[in-house]
Amino acid sequence: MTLVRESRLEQRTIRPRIADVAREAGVSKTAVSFAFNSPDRLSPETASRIRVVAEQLGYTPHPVARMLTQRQTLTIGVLTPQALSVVFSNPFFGAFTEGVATVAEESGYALHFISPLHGSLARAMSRATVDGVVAIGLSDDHPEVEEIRRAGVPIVLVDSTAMPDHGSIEVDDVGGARAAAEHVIGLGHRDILIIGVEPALPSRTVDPGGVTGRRLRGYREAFAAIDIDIPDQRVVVGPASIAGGIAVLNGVWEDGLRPTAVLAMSDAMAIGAMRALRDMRLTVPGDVSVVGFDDIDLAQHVDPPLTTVHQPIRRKGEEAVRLLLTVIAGRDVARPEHRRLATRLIVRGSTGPVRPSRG
Amino acid sequence: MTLVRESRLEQRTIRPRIADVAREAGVSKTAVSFAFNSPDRLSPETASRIRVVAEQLGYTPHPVARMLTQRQTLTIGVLTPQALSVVFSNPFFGAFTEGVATVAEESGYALHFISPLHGSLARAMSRATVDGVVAIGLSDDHPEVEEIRRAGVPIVLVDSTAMPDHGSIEVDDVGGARAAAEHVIGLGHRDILIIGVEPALPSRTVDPGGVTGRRLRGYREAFAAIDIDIPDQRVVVGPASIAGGIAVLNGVWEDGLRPTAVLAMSDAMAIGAMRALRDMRLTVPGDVSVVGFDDIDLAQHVDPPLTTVHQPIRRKGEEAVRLLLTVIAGRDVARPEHRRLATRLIVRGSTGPVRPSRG
DNA sequence: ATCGTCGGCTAAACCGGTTTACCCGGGCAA
DNA sequence: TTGCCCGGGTAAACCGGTTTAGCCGACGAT
Repeated sequence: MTLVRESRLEQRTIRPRIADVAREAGVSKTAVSFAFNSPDRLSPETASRIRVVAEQLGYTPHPVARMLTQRQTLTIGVLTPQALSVVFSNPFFGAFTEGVATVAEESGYALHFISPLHGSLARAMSRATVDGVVAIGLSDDHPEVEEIRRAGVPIVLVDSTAMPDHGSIEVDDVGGARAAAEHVIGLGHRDILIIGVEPALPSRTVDPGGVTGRRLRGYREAFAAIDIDIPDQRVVVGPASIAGGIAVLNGVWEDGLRPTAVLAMSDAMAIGAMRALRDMRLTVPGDVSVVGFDDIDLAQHVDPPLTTVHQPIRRKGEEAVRLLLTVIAGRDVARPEHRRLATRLIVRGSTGPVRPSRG
Repeated sequence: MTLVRESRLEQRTIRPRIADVAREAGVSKTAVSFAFNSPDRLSPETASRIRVVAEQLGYTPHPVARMLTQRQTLTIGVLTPQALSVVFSNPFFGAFTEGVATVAEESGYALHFISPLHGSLARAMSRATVDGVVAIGLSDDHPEVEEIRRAGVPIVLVDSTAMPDHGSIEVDDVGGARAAAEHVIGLGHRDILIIGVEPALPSRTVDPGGVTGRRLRGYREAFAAIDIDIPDQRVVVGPASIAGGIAVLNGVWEDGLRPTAVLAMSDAMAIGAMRALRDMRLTVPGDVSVVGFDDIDLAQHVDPPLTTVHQPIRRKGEEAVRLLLTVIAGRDVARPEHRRLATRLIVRGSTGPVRPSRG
């Protein structure tokens, strides 16, 4: 019953295999397997004897071997086109993951994060041992999207370009953005700055079907209604984090732009922008109004509380997993479901009327 | 070359196996394997022909099967005693994960989260297909800790009770807490409230070797130096989130306590406490001073900016993975490393002298 | 002409489980 | 007594790859 193997330098305990338990208990591998998975096929005495031996030996079925035979991993993947080190710096992602985790956990699924491996999402995808994937922010024009779809695992898309043959969850980005823009327009702002979330891959243009594209459309629609065209130079993008917002706003100011209102596509960036403005001794909303997007928990706790477009972040995660689970279960394969959740503007303290002197 | 299988209702493409590619290309399975893993063992023509066939068929080696033979998963686990849906609501965890992800990604490892499965951490652990685990906040007195260790996977502990035979990363909790307490003592506060992070399992007492225990010790040491004993009723715990901080503070106020300073063991809770105070029309630091712990990014952006104990959160994640990778690589098995990183108090705007009227 | 070697490829064993098909002996009904 | 069923167990196939050992023919050296 000695299960230790000596190698050159180290000495690591070898985990016992099912055959070790079988030998020790004087039964077949089958019996051991039965003892764990369908004890009713064994006499109570045999079953318990096997379990005792297994316990003594510290035997646990090898999870990978199980996965192989069962053809399921009880794991769902969360796929992000950006590096995890960047997505986790956005509180939005934390909240989204909370939602994903809630449903995954109650259904007995573990979470596995899939992010570009040495630059390749497809490679990361093919390594991943998951039963299905929730992809967030995956743009249709991502160069590897076809490869990823060919992997053949069920996919649900969140905040991504909709693809007809995959389920998807999104929110009313256009409506939310329009409401935000209409709000600042109503406050008299005409000279604005739009801060967007940069695409996952540099040197790519904004995908009009993606989230950034849709929100941009919403902003533009509102301004178009009062015959104002927002020039491209008033639209800048950066990483979706507080630091990203700070960097973008500072860059814009250095370029000499002096908008009276900032429409950010992410609360994290909006908060960064407010921070940068304060560091320049400008007041919010006195000198500059700021509107965010997302309504992360934090939004109401910053100074001033952030006016923003609310979207049900956690619920997006929850619904995405629920949808994915039905796809995994094999139902609903014929016509994938596409859900769109509502957004709504929440006015707090970061927006105010434009200054008379400048208006 | 038809690879579609009809089942009752659905019709899902079967992923091709290595044998399919072999047959189609007129070679052995071995040759196909070589074409992918050691092409130099094949003639260039054969290798490329095989790859062409594989490409046509959309063949990708089955990741689970690979794991089984290679005996490695290229995945590291992040183990949390709490449900993911709760840990992700603490920005601290996001930052920590950022650090973990940074090093994991650059080393080609994916991330897998391990949290209690139907209440059992050990069960979740035995399901997890990982090469090693970074455990965060795992207390020595956790009922399943022994079972988890017996799983035989390399483990590095972060913010956990130190165990001699596992590597660990921690910070100077005692020193940080002491500095925080000395700071408010210097401002004249004598009547304080300590807000701690509740243990993962309800109905457990505070593990003196755990993070909460160590920080508590630091606070108490500082007060002991001026001969003040902090009664247990001045120490309350709650979930480490903004909501948790709000709930705890409200509860305390309802109980009639009126401390002039609050020492929180987590920034999220400190921020929640400030929020609750503000909702009661109390000012910070005018009426009550608040000190946090962690120095999450957010701490400097709330109103007022939070005085807190800084700890290198991301670095903890990074170092933990680095350490884990050396253990996985098999080096350093003899004497596991224990690293303790420094903390330091950062005074911002949430603390001030005690009010003369109450001092 | 013979032998050794080497490039190119394959058959079979293996990773560690689960599942299918079947065997064996005892009890019960006919 | 025969036949059948059934409880309790096993051998072998299987999941989908990788790896080891070895085969085969060509080519160069002796």
